[in-house]
Amino acid sequence: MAELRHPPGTFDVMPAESGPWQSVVTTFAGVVASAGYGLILTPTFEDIGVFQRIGESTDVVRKEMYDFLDKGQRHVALRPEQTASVVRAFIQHRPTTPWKAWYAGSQFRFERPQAGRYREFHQVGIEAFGSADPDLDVEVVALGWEFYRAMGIHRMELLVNSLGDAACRPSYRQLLVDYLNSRHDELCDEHRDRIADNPLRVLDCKRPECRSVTASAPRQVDHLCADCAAHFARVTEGLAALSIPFTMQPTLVRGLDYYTRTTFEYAGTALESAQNALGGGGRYDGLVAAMGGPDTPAVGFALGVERILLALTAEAVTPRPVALLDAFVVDFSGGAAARDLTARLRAAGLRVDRSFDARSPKAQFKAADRSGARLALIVGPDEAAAGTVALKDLQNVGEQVSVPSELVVGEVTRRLI
RNA sequence: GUGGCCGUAGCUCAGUCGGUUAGAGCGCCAGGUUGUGGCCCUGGAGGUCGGGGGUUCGAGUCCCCUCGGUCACCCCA
Repeated sequence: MAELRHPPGTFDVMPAESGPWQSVVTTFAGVVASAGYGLILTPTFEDIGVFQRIGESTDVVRKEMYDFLDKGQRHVALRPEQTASVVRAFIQHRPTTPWKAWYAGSQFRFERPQAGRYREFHQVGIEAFGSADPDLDVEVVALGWEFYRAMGIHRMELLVNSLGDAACRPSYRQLLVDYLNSRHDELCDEHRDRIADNPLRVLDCKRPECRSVTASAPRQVDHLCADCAAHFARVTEGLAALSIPFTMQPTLVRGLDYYTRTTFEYAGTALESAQNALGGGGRYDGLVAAMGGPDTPAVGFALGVERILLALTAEAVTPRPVALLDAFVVDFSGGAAARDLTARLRAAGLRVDRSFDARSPKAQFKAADRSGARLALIVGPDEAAAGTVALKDLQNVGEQVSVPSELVVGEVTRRLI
């Protein structure tokens, strides 16, 4: 049992299963590149202060932070999400706005793992800084929508809400606090004592007790100031104009305290509710300033890679596996000929593998077959003497032809078309 | 943090009432075929039965502890 294994809540993606992972990232990169987003890489860990700005009353900060003291006694944390890191980078480097960035990478939250939820998980996302234009909210939401469509996910609904801003949130918040206090005894244990702490969070509690209370709670959308109302109207108008269906969800507050105005979530309808959040995001006009930067509006989203893969499975959308190899070289003369031929073919841009250890012909052909290569290229004493390479089609029956050695690259290329 | 379920070969699993040398299928390797894959046949390698302790003449099987996995609750990705 002293066997080494990955830590709890983490996993390996072996080459045989990594195809869908690759397609998530390449598809996402293509979609966001079409709108001018550039790739950003930030550290996997940051000073814990970076993430504490997410909000002291959020679960992410209160109980899910994967933090520790390093050898220099610095209190650091593995990033639980990437928006805070991107904001920190924005403030540190002060790029000119509008500024658009996308990312892909690991996130960490220290909690008990279960289906679709891990201690190390993966997200792709975008962040756009420097504009409060509601059309930018629409662009961001639309890019996520387009990405899911490109992945082949259709059983999904888009939930949207507006949380207001500094002008209208406080008065609404008080309204909500008063309401919740009036029905204090009916709430679930966890939220009964947190009304003053973070009343909005009560809205997305899934427990029946809280649900029956929040069903008739005052809604932020009914108490928006004129600016927020106009902003939200323009967002919904834009989504309609782009033919993106959405559902108004007045209780959608999401787990992070920094959101203002627009919030949204892509919910997979083919998945269990415990892990149906495929992705989500919103506007966070106050976060940059709160973290010490210039007053800068921003909006973005993060999409969960594991959830995307779950949804693909649930919808039975299996991305077609791609062949890893064009050709497999079989050598009956010891290996030197295979060494030289694979090098030539690879230099010509072909994907080629071979056997090692001078294995038997049967074993080499078996390996060629398992590799999925389209062609087997055979070199041995006979071919060496004649200056040729035998070329065999592994996917159709039988056919084997002899090609002059110097013409092999051209012949292989021709046959792959 | 709390709770349910599960740990036997690389994988999926069987293993009766506690009984002698722990099995199957798939996969892997080799041979059948001195230079030809898939199908077939034959053979082989591969196990601390998660770990420790206990009961017993005897434990994969029963008991205790422990480690790991998995699922759920809250919340999220």
